[in-house]
Amino acid sequence: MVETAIDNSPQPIPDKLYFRIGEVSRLTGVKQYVLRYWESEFAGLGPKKSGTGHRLYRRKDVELLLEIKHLLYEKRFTIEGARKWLEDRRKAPIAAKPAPKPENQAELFDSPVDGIRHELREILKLLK
DNA sequence: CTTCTGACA
DNA sequence: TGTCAGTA
Repeated sequence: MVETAIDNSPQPIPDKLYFRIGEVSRLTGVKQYVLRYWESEFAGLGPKKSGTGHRLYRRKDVELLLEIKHLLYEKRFTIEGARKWLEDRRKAPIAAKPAPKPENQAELFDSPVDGIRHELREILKLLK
């Protein structure tokens, strides 16, 4: 069984200046349409566009993508939760102890996966 | 051939 | 989140 899908193994980021979405997808193991979707959810993800509108990702973009992927898939954060986490981390770069802000706690550990929400919406529509 | 947007599931 | 069309 030759799995041709997409391997999620940590790939070394090539020493190039720009990457196309297809390459970024293979490098990060994240589907192309998901990469485009995340752009609409995370400020800070704004790949330059070539003259013909093609996305041009830089190393930083790929690294941020890997981080978001980890927060969403490994830690099972919500888009909102991941956003907060990244925001708070921006303010406190390598702070010793990111004093837990009680206000964010709820969102940080807000768990429902967005994909599940979508499925629930579909099911509810079928039940109407 | 690859990526892009928009529409729809 | 996943797929498709028509395109640049």
